Formats: sequence, structure tokens, C-alpha cells
Amino acid sequence: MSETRPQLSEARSSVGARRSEATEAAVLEAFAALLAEVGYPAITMEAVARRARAGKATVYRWWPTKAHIALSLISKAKIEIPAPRGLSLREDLIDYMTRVVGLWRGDAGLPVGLLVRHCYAEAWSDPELAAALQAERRERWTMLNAIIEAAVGRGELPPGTDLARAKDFVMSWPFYLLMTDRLPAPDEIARMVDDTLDGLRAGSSRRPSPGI
Amino acid sequence: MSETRPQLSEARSSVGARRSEATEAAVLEAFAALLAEVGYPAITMEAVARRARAGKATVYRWWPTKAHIALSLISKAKIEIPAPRGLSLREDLIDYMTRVVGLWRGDAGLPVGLLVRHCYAEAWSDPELAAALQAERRERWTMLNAIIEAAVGRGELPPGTDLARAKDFVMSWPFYLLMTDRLPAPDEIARMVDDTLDGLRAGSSRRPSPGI
Amino acid sequence: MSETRPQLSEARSSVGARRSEATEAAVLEAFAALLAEVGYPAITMEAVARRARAGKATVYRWWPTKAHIALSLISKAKIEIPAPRGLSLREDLIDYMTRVVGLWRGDAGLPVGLLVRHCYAEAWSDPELAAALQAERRERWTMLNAIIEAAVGRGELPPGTDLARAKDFVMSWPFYLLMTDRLPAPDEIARMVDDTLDGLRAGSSRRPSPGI
Amino acid sequence: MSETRPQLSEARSSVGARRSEATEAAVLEAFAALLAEVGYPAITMEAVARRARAGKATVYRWWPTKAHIALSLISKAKIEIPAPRGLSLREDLIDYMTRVVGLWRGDAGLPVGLLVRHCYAEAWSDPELAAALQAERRERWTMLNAIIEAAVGRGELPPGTDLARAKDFVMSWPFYLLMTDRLPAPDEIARMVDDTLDGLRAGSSRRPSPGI
DNA sequence: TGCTAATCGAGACGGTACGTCTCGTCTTAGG
DNA sequence: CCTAAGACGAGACGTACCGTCTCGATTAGCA
Repeated sequence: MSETRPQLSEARSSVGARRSEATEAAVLEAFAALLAEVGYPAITMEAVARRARAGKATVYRWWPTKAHIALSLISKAKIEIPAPRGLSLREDLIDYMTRVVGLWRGDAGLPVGLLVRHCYAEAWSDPELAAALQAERRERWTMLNAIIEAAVGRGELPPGTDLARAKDFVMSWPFYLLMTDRLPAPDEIARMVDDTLDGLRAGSSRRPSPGI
Repeated sequence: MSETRPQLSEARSSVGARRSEATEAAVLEAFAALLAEVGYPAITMEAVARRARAGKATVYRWWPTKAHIALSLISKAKIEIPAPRGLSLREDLIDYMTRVVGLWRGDAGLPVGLLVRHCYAEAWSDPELAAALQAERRERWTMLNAIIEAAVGRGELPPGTDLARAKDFVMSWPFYLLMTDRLPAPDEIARMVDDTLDGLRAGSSRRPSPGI
Repeated sequence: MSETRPQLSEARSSVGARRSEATEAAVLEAFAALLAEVGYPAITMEAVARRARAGKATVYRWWPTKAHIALSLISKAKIEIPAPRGLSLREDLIDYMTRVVGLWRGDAGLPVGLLVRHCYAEAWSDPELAAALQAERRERWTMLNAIIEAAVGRGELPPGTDLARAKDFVMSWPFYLLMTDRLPAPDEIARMVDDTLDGLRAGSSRRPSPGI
Repeated sequence: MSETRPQLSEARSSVGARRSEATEAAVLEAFAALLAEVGYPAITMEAVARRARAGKATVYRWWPTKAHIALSLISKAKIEIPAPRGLSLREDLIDYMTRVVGLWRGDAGLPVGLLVRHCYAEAWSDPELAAALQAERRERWTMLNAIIEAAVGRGELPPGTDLARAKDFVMSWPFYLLMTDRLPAPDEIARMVDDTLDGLRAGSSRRPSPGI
């Protein structure tokens, strides 16, 4: 993960050449391009290095695994999700989900959902990757936290609301839809949020789900 | 001269040897053994064939991909889940979830959840595999259908309950927990079901979730 | 070799179906066709059986090796070389060499020289094949024997001429040209024979050769 | 972003690792060992790589075919044949043939004749290999050239002797004996040369041969 | 006419080599 | 010291062929 790699602009005591930022960018770019062209499973470190005109040893030095390159891309993509506007719970959630689902679908030019799906699979047997994903989730939930706490503050949710449960509840459905390849289109986001809110507030079985 | 040989283009009647069931069993066994020993990503078709004492061509003849072998194992494991006992919705769901989660955890000797997780990841780029997984889900939901319809019949759920939404709702949380590596222990199943039921019936935010 | 295979018209004590001559012909035909299409090294027993619409077991039953099929073809081709006309030594040899070189070049529809070359190579490590080739040489030399003995009878060669050496001498050059891919065209045969005759007459009655 | 990185299409100056001479030697050694143990046809690229503890890709990088490895061995063996001593034609030829036949028989530790036989067979369908063999012949004939020209200079052969024909003539017999598995023993070399000389002297200055 | 072998086609099987590819490491030379 | 290039040992990939083995269907002499 990028957290464990030396800071790019950090003061260094050792002599010698510095890490090439141009190379790092070229590698990420090459990975994204290959992702679009051949799909995640067909991406190889070899091809990434070739495409980026980088030496294989250079790639391996900074990213031990292709999942780590994927995580670098996910991290880079994440920071482009702006904070919620603080409106009603429903509107904040629609805003938030629209952005998250859009990010997953690839609206930012990168199908982040695809990367997430593969990273979750590989994380099963790679504890370091699993920890990175948990951190990623925690970060995402920080923003959800703000949304839900604001809703509690506005009285839209009862004061004793369990934040952890609420966040799980809100995310479990989109995540399930992501994994089963049924991510909602932009005009279906509101319905997905409403379904979620039903359950979150005092849920019922009133409206139909997207179905399988 | 071959023109003088009889019936060259006639419909053939001879058939050749049949598929060996012993070999099929050996391959599935070998896959399960390797899964336990080296983990899913490290399994290779080569090693499966070697371990099963089967020819590589034989393995490829019947399973084009290691994910397909995993699916064969999942299917074989599925049929060991018995039908619900038809008690209350809560108890039926606890029964059902206990078995599903147990199956996923590997109580049947095979960590089916692990296989499911990897199959979902690979299905992203393999439509045939995706279809097989959808069929698998549909089959699992058949049993959920019975449970929910029985609950509607008993008046535990309103008559107009949308079955598809209810099933999605019930499965999304366990699935999410599976993917995020937080499958509940046997004594936590009841709580997970209660959380689900809250949302399913007219849910509120009464009880805390397992948390991250 | 065909000599080791059961005689087709031999008296049989057991009952049952007989060897299919149509199949034998189809196999030889398929081999010849593949020889022309893909070249000797690329011929496989599998392809021969497929092409002949014969079962692999049937092919293996009668020809243990593809070199044995080649030998069957060589033997079939050989019998079409007629006996010499008994003219002068020079003319008999030109006649004979024209036919042999023509046979090798493929004038009979089958590039026998190509088969011979490969059989000689494989015979290095297959004693049975080597014996068959020696028999094939001996048969060819029987005809040469007649030519040379007639020449001795007509006084064209001295009475004490060593037949074995003479035959070796006559065949070594065309064979060398075959192996080095320089088989003479029809109008160059006479010159080749003349070159041979110079040496044959000069050294003919001197010393016995190593023999066959 | 890669556009901003310097000198992408410029002529490269860095070079990468060089070919490993140790590996080349190990491969040739492994091939020779396998030749002695299992025979030429049973040698596989796989086994050569395994035996040489080399990667298969490394072997294929430098030798596209096992015949090419054989040629490397032949070439390495060739350079150990010393120049003729310039005595009489007969003695020079006996010297030369003794060495050539000895080389073929394997006196240098490697049965070169066996390799030659198989290379000639495979060269039928591999033009590149055929060219390499022709080059090998031409090199061998350079030495024969010297022997024959010296004989012409000493008056042992007529001044107009056709060198190409003479060389063909001298080599055709030993070659034939090699191919028919009757390579002469050391004490039979003189007789073989004498037989050859009979023809060589009689027909020497008559007509040009087909040439190499 | 029915029985009994032998032979046939087809093709699945356990093996194994093919030639290619990627892995992750190491070497080389330039900056 | 970092970099691009690329050779290296290792070994999996998916295909093809090896030679053996069932499978039924077919064929022909013997009962």
C-alpha cells in the first residue's frame, strides 16, 4: 500500500537518485489502460511494466502485487468524492450513493467497483490487502458517519441510533448489488436509497426491489 | 479408395468410452484438498490434475476453468442443506442462516464461502460463470421463498410482501459480512437474523450490529 | 513391417471378423495425403486415423509406428519398378537410375525419397526398422545384380568384378545426392551414371568391399 | 502523462543482462548426456532444460529446435579436426578420413555421425537447418580442397581436375556408409580410401559435377 | 438361426512434451 | 542509488499427441 512506501517529497538522508514520480504516474496510467482493454484478471505485472516503459524491478520495488497497484488507483479515485452538502438524510444519502455508485461504475474514468470486487476476493488470502480494504471502508464510513450524525442532529433519526449498525445497513445493499452485478443506474439510486431508508427508519416491505 | 468404404457419412451408432465418474470425484477431492493446503489463488489446473492423478486434458475437458471446479464443489455442497421446518419466521430464518453460514464457514468440511467469494470476483469477466452463480442464487432463494411465503401465510408478514425484495433484503447482510470477512459465529446468528427482521418487518435501530 | 503382421489369407482357427482391406488402403492413402500436405515430421498417428476415418486402436494394431506405415508405402511403391531391358551397362544403369530417382522424386505420386530419408534417420535407434531397410536395399540390389552380371557376361566389366563393391559404388552417389537434396533432374541422370561408370570400370576387380 | 517522460523513442543505450555462457555450456552438456542415455529421438527440449537446470524459455531463446542444439554440438566438435600434413594424396585422405570417421563414430566423446544423420533427416523440412548443414559441408570441404589441390600441385591428379566433383566423389562413399550404418573401423579406412581413389583418378578431369 | 469371437468406429483416459507466458530475481550500463 | 532493458530459473498455461482402454455396432464362421 502507498502508506508503507517512502514519502515522495520526504527529506532523505541517503544519497542517490530519488523515486521517479513520472514513473509512478506512468505505471498507474498503464494499469488503468490495461484494465479497460483486457480486464483485471488478464493484467500482468510484466505487461504493466512494458506499457509504462518501466523496468519490472522498478514496479516490483513499489508495488509487490497487482492488487496493490489497484489499491493505489482506488485511493487516488477516492479523494475525488466531495463531502455531503448537509441537506436532509434522504438527499444526503442520494448524493452520497450517486457518487459512490458512479465511482464504482466508472464515471471517473476508472471502474472502481471492478477493482473493489477483485481486491475483496484477493484479500481473502492476503492479510495486508484485507487491512488496506478495511481502512478504505473506514474512510468511506467516516463520511457516512457525518451524514447520519447530521440526520440524528436534525431529528430525522432517533438519538440512540447505533451508528455502526446504520452504516452497515446503508452499505450492505449497494455492496450486494455491486457483487451481484446489479449496480443501479443513476435514475434508480433514489429508489435504492428509499428502500434503504425504509429499513433504516422503521422499514417495511412496501416497495419492490430491483429483483434478480 | 475410401469412397469404397461403407457408410462414411451415415449417422454413427458407436459411441466411445463414457465419462469416468471416479475421475470426476478425484478431481473435486483434489481441488478441495488443495484449497485447504495452499488456498484458492495458489491452486493451478496443473496441480489439480497431478493430485487427482488425472490427465490435464481430462480436467480441461470437463472444467474449462478452476472457477468451474469450485462451482461443482459449491453445487455438491448445496444439496446437503435440508428444507426448513416451518416454524416461526424468526426460527426458520435462524435455522436457514445457521446452515448457510455454517456451509460458508466450512462446517461441511469445505469453506464454501471462500469459493463463493472467489467465484463472484472471477464472474465479473466470465459471463458463463456469472450465469451459473445467478442460477445458484436462484436455487438458494427457492428455499428462502418457502420460508417467507410460509411467514406470509402465518400472518407474520403483510400479504402484499414483495418476495424478491424480501429475499434480497435477507441475503444482503450475510453476503456483505461474508465479503468483508466478518461471518458471524454460530451464537451470533440469532442477532444477525433479528437485525434483518427489524428491517424486514418495520425495522428500527434498536440493536447494535457486529460493527467493523 | 508387413512381414510381421498376420497373413491376410492365412488359415484361421478362430472365428470373427477379418482385417478390413478397405481400412488398410484408407490408412495408406491418408498417410500419403498428409505427407504431401504437412510433411513427414508433422504426421501423427492421430491425424492418420482421423483422416482415414479409422479408430486409433485399429491403426496401432497393424502399424506400431508411423515409420512402419511409411515402409508399407515404400514397399507398395517398389514393385512398380520393372526389370532392366538388358542393353549395355550404361543404358541399363541409366534406365534403372531414371526409375529409382524418379521414384524418389515422387513421379509415382509419392515422394519415396523423402520417406527413405526419414526412415534411415529413425532406423538409427530402431533395429527392426533398420532390418527392414536393409531388406529393402537388398531387394533393390537384386535388380542391380542382374544389370552388373549381365555387363560382366557381355564383357563390359572384368570377370572377377566384386558385385558387392560394384553395387555399393553405383548407389553411393545417388544416395548422397538424395541426402544432400540434390537429386538430379531426368536429363542429368546420364551424366550421373557416366561419372559413376568411370570409377566402376577403373576399380572394379580390385578388392572386396566391406559388404552389406 | 507518459508523454512528459524523456526520450521514449530515442535510441536506447542501456543494455540489460548478457547471454550466460555457463548456461549455454550446460545446455550443450545436457544434450550430449541425454544423447548417450536415451538416444536422439527421445531427447526433448523439456528434458534438456531440466537437465541443464535452465529455464525452457532460455533454451528456446537461443535454439528454436533440438536439431539446432545438435548443430551447435557438431560445430563445436568440428574445430578439433587439424589441418592435413601435406603428404601424398592417399595418406592425406587416410588421415582426413580417419579423423572424420572417428569424429562420426564418437571418438571425441560425442557420436557426431548420429547427430549428422538426424540433422539431415530433419533438414528435409527445415530450410534454415538445411542451409546450416550446407555451410557445415562447405567448411569440411575447405579442408578437402586443400588436400586435393595439393595433390594436383604434386601431379597426383591431372591439372584440370574439377574440385567440386572430386570432393563430392570423395565424401559420397563414407557418407553412404554412415547412413547405412556401416562406418568402417579404423583399420578399414585405408581400403575405403583406396576404393575411392580408383574412381577419383579415372574420372577426375572429365565433367563438372552438379556442384554443391 | 443364433452364438461367439474378432474387428471396427469413436473417443475418454493417464501421461507428457509442446512452445508461450508470467513470475520475481538478478545483471548491466546510463544518469 | 535509481532507472530501463532484459536474461535468467522456475513453472503454469492450454493444446496436442501418445498409446491404452472401454464402448456399442458389425461381421462372419460354427453350432
